[in-house]
Amino acid sequence: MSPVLLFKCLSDDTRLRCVTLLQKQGKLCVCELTAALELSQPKISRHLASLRQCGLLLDSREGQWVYYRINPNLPDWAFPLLDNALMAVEHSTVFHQDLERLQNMECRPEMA
Amino acid sequence: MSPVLLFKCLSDDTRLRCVTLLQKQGKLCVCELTAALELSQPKISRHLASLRQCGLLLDSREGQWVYYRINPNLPDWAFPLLDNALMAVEHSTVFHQDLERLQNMECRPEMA
DNA sequence: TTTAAATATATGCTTATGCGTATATCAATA
DNA sequence: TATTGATATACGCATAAGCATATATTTAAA
Repeated sequence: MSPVLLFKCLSDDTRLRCVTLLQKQGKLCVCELTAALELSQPKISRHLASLRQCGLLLDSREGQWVYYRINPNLPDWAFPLLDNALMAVEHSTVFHQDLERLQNMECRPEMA
Repeated sequence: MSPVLLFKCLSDDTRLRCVTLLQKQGKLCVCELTAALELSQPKISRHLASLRQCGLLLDSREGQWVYYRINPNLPDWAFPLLDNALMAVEHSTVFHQDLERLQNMECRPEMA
């Protein structure tokens, strides 16, 4: 992970929404992100895969579900940047709506 | 300026180097950036134009020279992000080399 | 072992991005 | 006003990015 690569990761709407939601919620599976963002499953999955390949996210399977989270082993300079990214979007309508759809999601898989 | 747009601005090597150098130096003209980054003038100029069109940079002509600086009227959330972007690159070899070439530049236009 | 839900990937396509080269514009000066 | 240095833009091109749709894979449960 390099600074410019991190910025690339955050330079797309879908990816920024995923990353900031994960930053806020700690850990989410693909179907939760799909429901929260109201986007197609392949679209979400592809972006998550690219974020994982960059090293920004880690995934872990739990039964049928694959959970994604922010890689805790990023270089030190990355965390303040991710914090700033969250703060930058935290008061936006889109972010609130994403959070709300997540909380209102039916059949949401319960966390461990 | 939106968060995702700012990340797009920083998601290219040339642009990140320009922005962080400007963050560090306050104000630089095109020929200074061209010398510091050792890249072609049209390449630098095109990236600066795109950063200006995004609202991230402001330009001002002083005689033959056009100076660029970071727009001081960005939204509040942008400044901590730019600060951390600078901190993320500040200890890199590339950044040091850019600064050094800038300082060793011959016929450098003196600032006002 | 068939089915269904969750996730990942492949394909074909369109658009965006970045580049080098050439050229245009602008300002200062001879 | 011709010329020179600084900067901007136009053009053609190659590649990357993002998307929708279809399909494959994996897991759990019937």
